[in-house]
This record gives sequence, structure tokens and C-alpha cells, in this order.
Amino acid sequence: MFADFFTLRWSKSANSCLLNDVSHTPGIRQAQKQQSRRALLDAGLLLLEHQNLSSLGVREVTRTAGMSPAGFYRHFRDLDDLGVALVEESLASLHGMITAILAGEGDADQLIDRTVDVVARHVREHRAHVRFLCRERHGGVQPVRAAITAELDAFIVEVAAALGTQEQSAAWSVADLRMLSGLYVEHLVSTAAAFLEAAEEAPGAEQRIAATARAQLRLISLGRLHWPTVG
Amino acid sequence: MFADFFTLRWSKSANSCLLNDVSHTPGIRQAQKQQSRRALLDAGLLLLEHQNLSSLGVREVTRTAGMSPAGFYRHFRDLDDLGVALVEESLASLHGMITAILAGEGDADQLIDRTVDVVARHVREHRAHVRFLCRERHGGVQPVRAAITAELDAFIVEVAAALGTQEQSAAWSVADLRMLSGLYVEHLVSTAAAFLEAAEEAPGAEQRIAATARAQLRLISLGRLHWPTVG
DNA sequence: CACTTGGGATGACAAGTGTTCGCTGACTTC
DNA sequence: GAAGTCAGCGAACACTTGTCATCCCAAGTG
Repeated sequence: MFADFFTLRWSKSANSCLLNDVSHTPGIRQAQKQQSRRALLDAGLLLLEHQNLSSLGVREVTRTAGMSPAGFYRHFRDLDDLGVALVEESLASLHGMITAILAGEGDADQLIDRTVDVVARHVREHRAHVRFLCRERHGGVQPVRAAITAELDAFIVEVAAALGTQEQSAAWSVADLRMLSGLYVEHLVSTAAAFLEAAEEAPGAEQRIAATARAQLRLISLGRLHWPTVG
Repeated sequence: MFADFFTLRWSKSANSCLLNDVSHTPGIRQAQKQQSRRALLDAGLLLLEHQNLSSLGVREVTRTAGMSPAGFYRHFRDLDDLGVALVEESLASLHGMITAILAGEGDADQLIDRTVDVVARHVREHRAHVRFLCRERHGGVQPVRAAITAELDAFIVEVAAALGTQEQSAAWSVADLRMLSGLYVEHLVSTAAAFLEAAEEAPGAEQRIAATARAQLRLISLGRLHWPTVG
């Protein structure tokens, strides 16, 4: 995500937008700015571990980022703005995870095992991002909520398209594919949330969550196999 | 929920707890206190429509409840305390809904249709409660989060027990029953959340959500029918 | 009836908040 | 090199906040 943004600003501007075209300035200054921006985002992510976005304060964020309060406004209009930036970041990493899952080969059970493993690892490696998404998906800040919902819907469409190429559901209607995809994505999110909570209490809980998630995915697979196609 | 609490305090104390035994005092005073308490809870519920619990303020709540700030502390130690009270209230109403679902007769498809209808109606009639639960389930206030998780886990056990009595899954192991039950409860919660958002935008969205939820439940039912029992 | 109880209001306290202003100084450009 | 840009700072604004000591008076008690 950060890389995308960076190269976006760096690429010779093929678009006609001149307003923010600063691609002619060499690196140092921009890099410093991006570093500060990153510090703000990380500070937000850190504070959101025990808080909600709607209770976050500008001064709080800048303080933990080691910056003066006024500096915040050089990067974000609002705290909502920072929130939306965090959504983009978090969902970019999650998108990588989903493509990793969908690209896999093997029979159904292998695919299920690998899926759960990938989710568990993603939660372990991107704990703050996952927590942010789960916490603000139904949170009190409307723009952030809308952004998460929109991107998650895009995932559903993407997963539905991928499911359409699988032999198990080749003859399915588009609506049914999207229905199944929605079930999968929802299950994925709730499994990630379970992993999140699990790691904060019992150490063996992660195994239990994984086993349950695998069984649930197998049950859904069985349902898929016997789903009446309209053909 | 309120009625339970009320009658709890009113019933002649068969328990041995003398600490809070005020059952000998006649009604007016207690009723006034309960009325104030209710006003605080309702104010909280109202404010939480556009906020998160962690960003709620004592003054804010008392102001919209028409009360002085100090009055709050006559009823709750904290805002977290108020949050936990709201959890109990919200999950009591949800518990009624679940028993209403489980008590039903009829074949699988009828049961699915009725389930989705009951959920839709519950969301319509207890919007604030449902919103609160969805919002704070993964929210930033640990005690509230824990309370919701605990009560939801109790629901899962209850639903699992009910599923064990159904002929479709009579031979299932306890672990499998709980796995299936978890899938159902998770699906129920996410469907309720979807209804919640749906009502705030497109008017026809509710029908679409309901249709998708029914299809997903049917698919899970198919999976159930073909689940390998250890027999 | 006098007397106790306790829910609620008032007012005050220090500590925190979002946001804006003008300034500085390192980086960039010409 | 001189000129200019602009991220970050310090200070100040006018609030809002949680919490408490204190008083008040309706409800309950004997």
C-alpha cells in the first residue's frame, strides 16, 4: 500500500492532474514526510489496540508519534481521514492474503487446510491491521465503516469470480456464486476475529479455532457439492 | 430484562444475601430510581447510534438523560459498568429471539424461512440493542467485549443442545454439534448486522439480504445432511 | 409527628481537548 | 550561491471533560 502510493507519486505523471504533481522533487523531503505519515499511522494503529477510532484524539496520536499537534494537519484533514487511510492499508494486506488463498492448487481438503493456515499466519503477522478492521467494521465512524464495507464487497465479487472457475461450481448462477462467496468471506472474517481473541488468552486456543474453522469449511464444501444447479 | 431485574428485587428474598435486600421498602422510591436508571441506559443507547462506547462521556449521557453529572454515579461506577448493563439487556432480548427460533416445528425450509423472518423482525424492533452488540462485540472496551463473547458462547452451547435433538444430526458428536452451532450463530449475527446496515440505505435491500441469508442456510443444511457421522 | 435515608443538583477543581496562528529552518530549485 | 517551499513547532484560543464535596428535599421509618 505504501509502496503503491510512493510509486504513484514517483511515476512520471501520465495523468492530467497537475495539482499534486511533485514528482520533480528528489527524495529526501518526500521521504521525511512519508516517514512522519507512517509514524502517525503506526501511532494510530498502536492506540487502537485498546480503543476505538471514535475515541481517538489528535493530540493523543501526535504525542505517541513524537510530533506536535499541529503537525497532524499537514497529513490528514481529520481523524476520520486517518481512519480511511488505515482501511486502505489494512485491506491491501488482506487482499494479498486472499489472492494467496485463491491461487492455490490441490483437492478440497488441502485447500481448506491451507486457507486456515494462511488466515492464522496473516493474523499473527498483521495483528494490528486485522484488529482495526474487525473493530471498525461495525464501529461508530461512518466513513470508515463505509470504506471497509465497500472493499469487503469488492472481495466478495472477486472471490465469486474465482469460485466460478472451479469445477465444483462451474454451472452455478452468478447470484448463487455471490451468495457462496459472501458466506466464505464472512466466515473468513469471523475466523480472523476468533484468532485475534484466541491469542490473547489461552495458548492452545489457536489450534482449537483452526480445527473448528476447518470443519466448518468442510461442511460448506459438502453443501456446495449437493447444491442444485438450475441446468 | 428490566422486568426480570425488577421482580428479582421485589420477590421475597429466598436467597441468603442480605446486603442488597431492600424488598421491604415500598415502590415509589425504587421506581423513581429505576426510572432514572432506564433514562441513563436509553440515553446511552441513543448516543451509541453514532458513536462507540469508548468515546462516550459521562456528561454526555447525563445531559441527554436530563440529569446532573453527579447523578450518574448513583447508578453506575463507570461507563464500562453501564456498558455491561446494556450487554445484559441486549442479550436477554436476543435470547428470547433464539428460543423463538428453536421452538419451531416444520421441515427444514420452513424453519429457515421462519428463522430469517424472526431475525429481520428482531432487528427492526430492537435496532439499538442489535447495533450495540455488533458494534461492541469487537470494540475497544475489554469488559464489554468479554461479556458479549461469554453470553454468545452460552448461546452456542444452547443451540448445540437443541440441534442434538433434531433428527438430522442425532448421531453427531458433541464437538461437531458445537461446530455447527457456532457456524449458525455466527451467521445469525452477521445477518443481523447486514439487516442493520441495509435499512439505512436502500429500501429494497432487506429483501435481498433475506434471500441471501436463506440460501446460505439452505446450503449449510445440505452440508449437514451429508456430514459423515462417526457411527 | 420528628427523624433518617439517599437520589439528585450545584459548583468547583484540574486536566484534557481540537484547531489555528505565525515562525523557523532544512531541503529544493533556479 | 540566493530564493522559495513547506513540514514541523510553540503558543494560545475557548472550550469540554471526569470526579468530588456539599447541600437539598422528597420518600420511607418508627
